[in-house]
Amino acid sequence: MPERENTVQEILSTIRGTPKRVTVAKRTVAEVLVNASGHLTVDAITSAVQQRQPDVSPSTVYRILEEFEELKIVVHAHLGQPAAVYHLAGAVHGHLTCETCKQTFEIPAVHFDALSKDLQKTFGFQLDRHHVALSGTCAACQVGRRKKRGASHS
Amino acid sequence: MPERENTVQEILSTIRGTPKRVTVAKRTVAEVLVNASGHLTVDAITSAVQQRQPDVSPSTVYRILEEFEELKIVVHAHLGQPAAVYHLAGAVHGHLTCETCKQTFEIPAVHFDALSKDLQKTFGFQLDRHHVALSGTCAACQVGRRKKRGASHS
DNA sequence: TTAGATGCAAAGACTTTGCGCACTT
DNA sequence: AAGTGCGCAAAGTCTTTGCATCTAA
Repeated sequence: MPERENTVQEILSTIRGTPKRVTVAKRTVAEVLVNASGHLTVDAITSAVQQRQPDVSPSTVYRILEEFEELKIVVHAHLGQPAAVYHLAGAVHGHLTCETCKQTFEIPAVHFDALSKDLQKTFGFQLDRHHVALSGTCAACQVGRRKKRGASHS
Repeated sequence: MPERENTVQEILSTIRGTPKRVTVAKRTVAEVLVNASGHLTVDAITSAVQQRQPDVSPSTVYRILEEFEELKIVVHAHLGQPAAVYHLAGAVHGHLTCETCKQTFEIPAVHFDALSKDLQKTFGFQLDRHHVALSGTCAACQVGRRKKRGASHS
């Protein structure tokens, strides 16, 4: 079994199949994404890239991620925080975000199957399981349900 | 049967039950919300308010909406666009947003019942049906499924 | 060589905050 | 009178864009 759906090499050869070019910045972003554990903000990706290549600017990272998204290398998601997060396109799953503690949980995409079928049948709407996190309250925050001012405003 | 769940008077008396004060700006925001048809951005609310009270500033509208939210008078939602939208707390429903054409559709909350039960049972997570729109592709955009560059990036 | 890529700075969109005056109660 | 609310301007966060320069192919 393959260890990963996407290796740095696979990413780079995807780029080579287009008029786009392989650069140091792109290679480094690819490495960061492949080695990353979870969901990374642009800020986090930029910091990681700059550890290896200090002169790569945030705007370049934005541009590279945009390109990677067009090439279906990565996807981004909105997890209840202002900044979007990115991860490799292979790892598609659902997300739950707690409105109170802001934590995000990954859940298997299978939980969306019934809803997905329903929405398709009823509205002709094709659900995207990973693009936005479902919002709500996590188990821990339901227990400690005291009112806290200013703790939640997504 | 009552025509609306919330009238301007009800909103104002909610405020009077607190140390907060009733002001012209708050009354006008309340009127705009009660008379509004759908989901309004802060910008739209501000414009509507300024038609009646030209000197009300956007920052005041932000502050009023924040207060109204604490008092459970309104809720806001994120519908796949950068700016949040607000509506009266009574009208809770689900949202679908098309990633391609950016249109938003309201759907009855009942469509979330099964998923909601599942998430509660499996993860102890209590779903908030209205706070974020489900993302995906609407019927019309599934049909006209040609690739368009730069048309979608939520 | 030449079209694509980058760094830097500036601009943009949305939202929050500080401050002193005005208004509600 | 006392404390809340407001307008204005500035700051903050996240993201995009313009432009001159540099680089991959």
